[in-house]
Amino acid sequence: MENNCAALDSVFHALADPTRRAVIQQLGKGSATVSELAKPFNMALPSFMKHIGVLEASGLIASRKIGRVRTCTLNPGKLSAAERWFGEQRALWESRYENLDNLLTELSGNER
Amino acid sequence: MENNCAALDSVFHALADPTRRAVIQQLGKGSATVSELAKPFNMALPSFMKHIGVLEASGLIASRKIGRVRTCTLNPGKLSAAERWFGEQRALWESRYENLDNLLTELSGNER
DNA sequence: GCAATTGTTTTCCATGTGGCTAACCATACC
DNA sequence: GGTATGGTTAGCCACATGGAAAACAATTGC
Repeated sequence: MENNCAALDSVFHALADPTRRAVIQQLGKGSATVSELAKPFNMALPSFMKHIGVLEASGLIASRKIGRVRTCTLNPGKLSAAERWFGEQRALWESRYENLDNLLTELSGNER
Repeated sequence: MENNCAALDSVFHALADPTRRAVIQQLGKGSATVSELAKPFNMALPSFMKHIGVLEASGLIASRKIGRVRTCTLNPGKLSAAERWFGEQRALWESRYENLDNLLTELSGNER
């Protein structure tokens, strides 16, 4: 878990932006070209491309240029890798409650 | 989903930092004071307090000051709210595959 | 009351981020 | 070949962020 630390940094940072989350969501429905993805946003292309760059750097999406058209694809693996982090945290949190439970049981045992 | 957009922004941004994720992880094991949390990090307190501030602004943690000691507590609800976003994305992604499957079935149906 | 502990406020700095325009390739198309 | 289309590069700007130092509360404990 120490190793994918930097990876989590970039993934979470990539997701901390409504534009980029919208792109992820759109790509969930299928691959698309840059200009298709950019259309819904009132934004200059170079600005939009930066978002694509951030998403690609994080590994959440991949892109390939054919001719003059760049097509983007979602990488669901990276997405579920980030999701896994939440699972780990919840496990920690839940085990804490187990421990608390044990402690309470123990205390009530000592009380008698 | 449109509404918690800003909330997701702040939560993901809060998680896009190893220090803050470590704090979350630590708090998963139980509440702790600011200086207890800060101890593992080679960082000046004011800097560390900024991280606490970011986490608290995102709603991931809460804190209460008693005397001169501030105690921080994890808010697992916010954590699982963020986790839910991944679930939604996966649902989208998976339904795409279903559709693809249907399409393929349909095509093979038309083939005969 | 004095000193140590625990945060907080203030100020500063370097860097990163998100946005823009303008100019520039490169490919498709007529 | 010339022109539209789809990206890209290069600069620029305002502002947020992560870090530090220093001075300042405010509480606890002797």
